[in-house]
Amino acid sequence: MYRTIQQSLLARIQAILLAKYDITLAYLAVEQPPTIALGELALPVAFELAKRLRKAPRAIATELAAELSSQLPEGVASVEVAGAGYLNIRLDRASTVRRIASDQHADIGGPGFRLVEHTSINPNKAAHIGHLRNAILGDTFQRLLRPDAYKRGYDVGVQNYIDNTGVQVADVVVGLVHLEAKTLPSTRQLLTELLETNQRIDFYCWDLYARVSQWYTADPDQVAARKQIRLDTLHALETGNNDTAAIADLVSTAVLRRHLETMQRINIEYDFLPRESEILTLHFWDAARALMLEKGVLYLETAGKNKGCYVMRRAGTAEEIAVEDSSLPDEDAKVIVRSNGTVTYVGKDIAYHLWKFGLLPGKDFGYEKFYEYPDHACWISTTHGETPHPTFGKADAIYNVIDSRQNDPQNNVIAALRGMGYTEAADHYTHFSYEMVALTPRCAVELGYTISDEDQKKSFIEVSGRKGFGVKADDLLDRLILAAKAEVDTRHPEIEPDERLTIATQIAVGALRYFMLRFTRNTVIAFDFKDALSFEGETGPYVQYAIVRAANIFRKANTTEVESLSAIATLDIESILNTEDGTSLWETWLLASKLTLLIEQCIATAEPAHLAKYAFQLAQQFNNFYHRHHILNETDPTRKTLFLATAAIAQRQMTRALGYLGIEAPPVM
RNA sequence: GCGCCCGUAGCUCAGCUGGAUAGAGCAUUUGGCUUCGAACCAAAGGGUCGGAGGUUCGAAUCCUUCCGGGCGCACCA
Repeated sequence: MYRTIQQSLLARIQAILLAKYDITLAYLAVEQPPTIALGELALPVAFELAKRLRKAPRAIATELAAELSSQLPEGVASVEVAGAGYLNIRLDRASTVRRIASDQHADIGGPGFRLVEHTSINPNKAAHIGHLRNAILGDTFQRLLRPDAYKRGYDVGVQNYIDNTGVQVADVVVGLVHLEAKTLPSTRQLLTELLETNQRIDFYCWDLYARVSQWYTADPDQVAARKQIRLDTLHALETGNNDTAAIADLVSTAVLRRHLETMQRINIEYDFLPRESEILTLHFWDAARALMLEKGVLYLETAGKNKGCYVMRRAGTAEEIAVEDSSLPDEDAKVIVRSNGTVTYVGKDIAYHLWKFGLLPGKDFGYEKFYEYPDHACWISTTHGETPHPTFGKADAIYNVIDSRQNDPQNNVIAALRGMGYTEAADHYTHFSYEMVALTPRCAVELGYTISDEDQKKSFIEVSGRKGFGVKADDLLDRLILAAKAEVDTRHPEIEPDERLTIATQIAVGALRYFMLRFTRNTVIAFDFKDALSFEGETGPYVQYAIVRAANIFRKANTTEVESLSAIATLDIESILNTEDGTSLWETWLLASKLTLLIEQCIATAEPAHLAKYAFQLAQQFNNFYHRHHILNETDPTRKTLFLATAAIAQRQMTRALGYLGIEAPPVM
C-alpha cells in the first residue's frame, strides 16, 4: 500500500512540475521523515529544483504544497513545508488503514522469462556453508520473482549447473581408482553399501577428495606421474564412453542426488540441471565457436606467447589498444582455444550462456526427469531425452548466483556477448555476486583443525574443499535441529515427538536461512557456531516467535486474522489512530504496508538482505505493540477490534516476508 | 604491478540510486513474568563513519589521494 501511495504521489508531483515549470525529472526521491510526527512521506524535490529555478527551496516547496493541496491524492491528509524546504506529506490514517486491511497493494511483475542459476556445486564432495549461502541467496531471489498469490511476478526457471566432467570430479575418481583400488563394479557395490548402511556418499567423497589432493604432492618422486594420472583421468571423463567416465558418472550422480536432498531440507528446489557432459557431447562449443568467429570476437593469434591459440580480447581492456592498428599481439588476450585445440572453461561458459539466451543456433539439450518434488519435477540434461519437455533456455534475463572470486570470468562471458553484438543479452546478464563464507579461527579450532599462528591472527580463514577444511551443510543443519529440538522439548513436552521435530526443523531452517540472508552480498561472512546457532535477537526464530504470539492471540480470542481485518471496515478508528497512543499502532500498519516496496527494492538491487531486515523490524514493531497493549483484556470493544486487526496485519505481512525468505512459521514454538 | 570488494559503537553488521538528530543485534549495567508465552520488552552507557583534500544548499554515501585488510589477475575449472 505504501508503494501505491508513493506512486500516485510521484505522478501528481511530476504532473505539477510539468505544468508549472515545464520540467521532467527522471528520478524523484521519496523518503520517510526522521519522525512520524513530521508525516509519513517526505519529498526533497525543492532542493533539486532550487538552482534550475533560481529560487529558494522553501519558496518552491511552498508553491508545490499549494498546488498539491488544491487536489490531494487519495489517502493524503495534508501537505506542509518543513525544514529548509522539505515537502512533508501526512496520510489519512484511518482510510489508509482500511485500505491496508483490505490488502490493496501495488503489483509486481512483467513479461519475459528469467533464468536464475544457483548452487552449482561440483558433484565431488558434500555441500558446505559457502554453498548454503549461494543456494539460499538464489532461492530467496527466485521467490521474489516468481508468480504467487501476492503478486503477478515473472516467469522464472531455476537451474543448477552441474560440472560433472571437471577436474574436481576427476580427483575423486583418481582417489577411488588409485587410492581405494576401485573398479566400475566395485564402485557400484560401494554405492549400494553406503546406501544400505545409511551413509552419505558426499561425506565419503569429502574425505577422499582431501586425501587425494594431498596424495598428488605427498611423494616428491611421484609428483609428475600422479599429475599425469590426474590429466589422463580428466581426459577420459571429457571423452566419455569408458569405465573411468562411467565411474565418474555413477559417483557424481549419487553426490548430486545428495545435494538435492540437502537443499530440500532447507526448502530449496530446482527446475533443471544442465550438465557439462552434455555441453561437451552435444558439441555446444562447435556452434559457439563458429558464431564467435563469424562475429569476429574470436581470432587466431599468430605471434607472441599465445601463438597458435584462439583468443578473445579480455573484458575491461580499452578498445583502442586491442584493435589491429599495431602489429603487436594482444598479450593480455584471454585464451579460449588452447594451442592443442581444446577449449577452456570460459569458452564452454560462453557457449552455455549463448544457449541460455537462445542464441546458439541448432543446439539444445535433451531432457529427462531426474528428481521428484511434491508438486513438480526437476529435469536433467541428457543426449537423447524425453518429449514433451519444458523449455529452459531462451531467457530474456538471467541471474547467475556465483561468488565474487569468479568476477573476471563472468565479465569475460558478458564481454563476449557484447562483442558479438548481443547487447540485449549482455544488458540483462546479472552476475549475482556475493562474498565467501569463511570460518573464524575460533570456529576452526572448535572443529578440531590445527591452524597456523598466522591464521590465528586473522579475523577469518577461507574454507578449502581440497583440504577438507570447512563445515558441511548437513552437519550444521543437524546441529541446529538438535539445539532447536532441545528448546521445543522443554517448552512443549505435551506435543507429540514427531511434531516437535517438525517444529524444531522449521526453527532450525529459519535460523539458518535468516543468518545467511542478514548480511548484504558483498560482506564476507566469518562463520561461527555461536552466532549461527543463536535463536535470539536479530534472527529468524525471533520473527517466527512474533508470528506464534500473534497466532496465540487469535486462538484465544476465538477469531481469525481475516475476520479481525474485515471488522475494522465499519468502525470509528479515527479517534483512536489520531491520538498519541494510536501513533504507535499507526506505525505498525505503515511498516506492514511496505512489503511490496521492499520486494521491489530487493529485485532492483538483487539484494535479499533488505527483506530480511524488514521482517525483523516488523517483528520488533509487533513485539513492542504486544507489550504495550494487552489485547484480550481490552474492555473498549472498538479498541480491542483495532488491536486485533493490528496483530492480524503484522502477522500476515511477517508471514509473507518470511515466506519469501523461504522460512515457515511454526504453529507453536 | 593491474582489476574488484571492504574499513561505521567493545564485537558482528544496516544505513534505502546524496537529505532532517548516523541505527540495529550481541556484549555490559539496570528494571519488567499472578497478564495474549520472557526465544520477549523497556532504559542506560558506548561514534574524529580509516586519514586528508574536493564537489554540493547538504556527504557515512559521489570524486581524488594516502593508509590498512580481503579476493582475483593460467594454454586450471
